[in-house]
Amino acid sequence: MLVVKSAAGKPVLPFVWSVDGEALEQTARELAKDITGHGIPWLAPGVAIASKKHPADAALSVPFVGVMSATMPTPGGSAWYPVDVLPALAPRQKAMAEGALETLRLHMDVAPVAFRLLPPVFTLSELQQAYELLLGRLLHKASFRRALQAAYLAEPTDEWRSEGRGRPAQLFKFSPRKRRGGHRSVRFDLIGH
Amino acid sequence: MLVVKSAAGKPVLPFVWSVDGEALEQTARELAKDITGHGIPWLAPGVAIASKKHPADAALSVPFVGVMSATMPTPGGSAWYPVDVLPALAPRQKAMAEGALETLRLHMDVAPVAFRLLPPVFTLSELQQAYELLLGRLLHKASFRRALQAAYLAEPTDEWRSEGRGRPAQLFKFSPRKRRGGHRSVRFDLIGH
DNA sequence: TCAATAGTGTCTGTTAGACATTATGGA
DNA sequence: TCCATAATGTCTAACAGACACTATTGA
Repeated sequence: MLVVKSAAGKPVLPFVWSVDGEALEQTARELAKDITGHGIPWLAPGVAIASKKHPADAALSVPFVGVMSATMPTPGGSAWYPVDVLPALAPRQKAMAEGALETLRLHMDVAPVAFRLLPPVFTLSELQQAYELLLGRLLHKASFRRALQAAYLAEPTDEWRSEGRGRPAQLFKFSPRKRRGGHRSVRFDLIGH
Repeated sequence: MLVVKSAAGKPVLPFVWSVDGEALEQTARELAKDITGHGIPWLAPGVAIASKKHPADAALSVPFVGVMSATMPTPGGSAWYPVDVLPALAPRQKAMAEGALETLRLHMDVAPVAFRLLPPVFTLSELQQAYELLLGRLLHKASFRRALQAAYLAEPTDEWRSEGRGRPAQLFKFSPRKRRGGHRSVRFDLIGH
């Protein structure tokens, strides 16, 4: 998670003051670009919260969660944190950060978010690690690869990468779903007919 | 979905003007209670949208989705609509209504929302209809009941109800999950370890 | 009786998770 | 050669969906 330093030297989440009636998502995209210097490939709105005693008297805060490549260079005055080890944020910011993760996980089953963390070409182990990081739990290797193949989400390239010791891993690239069969889902609330 | 009539006689979603910095969810609960005369058992925040040309100059609209018993009497000056047959709303309100449904469906797998539509005691057919209404698709009867039993979400009573013709149906009541085994999930993004 | 709805039992194809095995590099 | 990691194959238990059947009421 990207954290910047406030004027007082305390860690705070990046933010902008509201511009009256401006499109929120557009504003969030511009903020992300201003800070990192790059566009953000995936962004989702979070849950607005009221801010009675906000320092600048803003009535509402509207958080956004974005995901961008982990290989992105860190811009000056900011730092990336693992999502499971956040620095000491103000209570409301902490709530927003946790809510952001929640929002992200709610979206993971309908949007290939994890791919956005990776460079254009990646190994399946890296992809699995990205999923595990975002979901906050370990996955089963064989099952992960089977499901991935069934979903046609990753496309193999003919390149391989040797990562120190061990057998080299084949490189894959993201293959946006072409509606080739569609989702399967077996959750209790999603039993198909 | 509950729709009220505006001063001009047009259908609009129920709303309140923001009270500066007031807790949003509390405000939404009070609105629901004011209109229906009852508390609302389940409520979730939706995605805030900017309202540049809002009639009253509000900068942001924060929608909430609630679910309450379908047996609730209709308050004066308002009307319930099936979620799949909405009246002609203003574009922004229409977007919010559709977004609300989306939010609702995203929450259905983590909260037993469908139960909130039903009276304290209900038949399994009614429960399945509630799920189908909220999910927008048909479910498989046998599978639905199997999954329901596995989840320990409904508890049978010793009462039965005869609904005109056909075999009487056993009545069930909601049985808040007691962490008895926990969720199972087989979605691609949720493969367990 | 028939029609209509509730509820159950059985079968089959699919698949998650476990486990083992092979493949291929570096030390 | 050993070790570490990648990738694949096989097995089993579980389960979704299909289908058919029984159960129980009113007409």
